[in-house]
Amino acid sequence: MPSLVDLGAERGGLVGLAAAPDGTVGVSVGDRLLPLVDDPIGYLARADAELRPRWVCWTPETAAVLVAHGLRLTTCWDVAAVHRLLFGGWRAEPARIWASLQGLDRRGLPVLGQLDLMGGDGGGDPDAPVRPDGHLRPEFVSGGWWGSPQRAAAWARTAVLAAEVQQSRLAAAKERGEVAGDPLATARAESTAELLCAELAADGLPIDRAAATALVTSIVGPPPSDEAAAASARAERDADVLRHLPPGSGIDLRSPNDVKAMLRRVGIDVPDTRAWRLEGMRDAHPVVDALLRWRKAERIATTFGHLWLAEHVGEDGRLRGAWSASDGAAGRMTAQAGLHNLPAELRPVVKAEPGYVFVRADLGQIEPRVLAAVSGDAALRAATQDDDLYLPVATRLGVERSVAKIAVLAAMYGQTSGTAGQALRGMEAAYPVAIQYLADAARMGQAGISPRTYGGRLVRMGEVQDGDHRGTAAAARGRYARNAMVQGAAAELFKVWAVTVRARMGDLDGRIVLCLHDELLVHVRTEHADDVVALLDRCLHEAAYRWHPTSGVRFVTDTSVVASWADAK
DNA sequence: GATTTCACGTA
DNA sequence: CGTACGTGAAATCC
Repeated sequence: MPSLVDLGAERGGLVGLAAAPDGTVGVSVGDRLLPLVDDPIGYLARADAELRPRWVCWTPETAAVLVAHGLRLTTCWDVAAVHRLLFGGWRAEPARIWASLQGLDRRGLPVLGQLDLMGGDGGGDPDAPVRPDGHLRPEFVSGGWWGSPQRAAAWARTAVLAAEVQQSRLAAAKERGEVAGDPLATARAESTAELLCAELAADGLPIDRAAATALVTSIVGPPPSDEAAAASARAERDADVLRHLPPGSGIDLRSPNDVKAMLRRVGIDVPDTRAWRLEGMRDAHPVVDALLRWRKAERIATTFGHLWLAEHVGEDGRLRGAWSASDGAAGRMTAQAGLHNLPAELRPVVKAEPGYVFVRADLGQIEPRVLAAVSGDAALRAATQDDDLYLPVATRLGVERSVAKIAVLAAMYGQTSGTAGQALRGMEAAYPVAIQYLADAARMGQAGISPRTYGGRLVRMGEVQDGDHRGTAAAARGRYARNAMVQGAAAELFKVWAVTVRARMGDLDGRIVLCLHDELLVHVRTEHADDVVALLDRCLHEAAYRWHPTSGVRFVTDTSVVASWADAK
């Protein structure tokens, strides 16, 4: 079989790649198609090590397939991930991507099984991924290339064609001045973050299964043997609340309406029964305290209980869920199976395996530091030189640190109520460039114009829901845009950090097992812990430079080596 | 049966 | 002090 170099591939150059769960693999270099029939995984592994091309894939599915076969590629260009960057939003199916890149009418989007005038499939060569009308052939979109390495290679070729259009679109956005940063660099980092996501999903988060079962049992009882046992355990928990009420009141604690009516009967009138609203009313009636305790246990029982453990924690003690490198809004990573909203009380059961530790690092005060970078505010940049950014801000504003913190956050998030107004005016005087940056974003949002983050992600203003009764839809869009410019840029920097750590891990053999917006958790053999601590810091500096070479902003990490996730901080 | 609302955990 | 996400159960819509 010819090597990629024989086909004309260059180091770091685009090489198309399609890999199906059934093992079908095809690659493409320029117009050359290469079906891989004999040990395709071995071929890809050698090519990745020797040439390190930028593998171009339609979707993260490709990476998932390869990881399942034990292959972890170095870098990629994920067409779906870049599509989200370019166009915003979440939907990124190949047919839709292709249509938007080729300027095709979306109403003509191919649908599998749809008949048309050409007699079923749009006509033309059924082995070609592109129909005569320019749209992708629906059979290819839905996996029609599986089983045929030849068709896989042709499919890979279309991914490269899409990637090339994406590159010119990103470059054009930069030239038009729509993007302050380097959108091509963002696209590469966002793509490689998808590789990391595939690995996170495969590796899972180490859990002490026995400790987890014991903890859940202490809160909701042992795993029920049948539905009757589950019902009686539920009734037992309910009884702790109901005993504070007249017998036979027939309250369903799981029904907010019932609970609201019940509270009114004991003299507590509330618009809703949310915990923060009831928090201060624990003394009003003993049922309030009982209800709030019940809610906490109920959360464990329903969402993080025995069922959850059985469903998401494997025999090997790994908690696994699907990961996405970007949500549909500002572009933060998302995770399922509760990985991103694990209650703090469950963190003690997140434990490193014997002979291993966690190196846990989070970015300190990431959002104001990112604001300093993307806005270019010299005074705020100066404040980032301090370990605690809020101290110099407090000095400059002439207020307490706590007030300074509220003022900074209020400015970034578009506070509409509260008492930070005075300090906010101080912010305008002290950090005019940063405040102007935020005001510009808010104004665009209010006007319904979609802004781009520093790295180039389009933040779509179409689908912002009306922020309840606190203001108009325009005000809600303003807050959304203001927040997304900071949150989104922070997500971009975070992902550059994460993929840099992944790339530089080398022989230390550590694995990133959790990404939590500003926090990385690395599982590594104990003897390499100190090296990983140093690596995380080194990679942050490298990432900050790659992300924004001239910002002059100082970023800081809080890093610790721990046996359990709960031991950190 | 599908969608929306409420509630609550994380950042 | 705002935004976003995932989740489960009830309420509501069709």
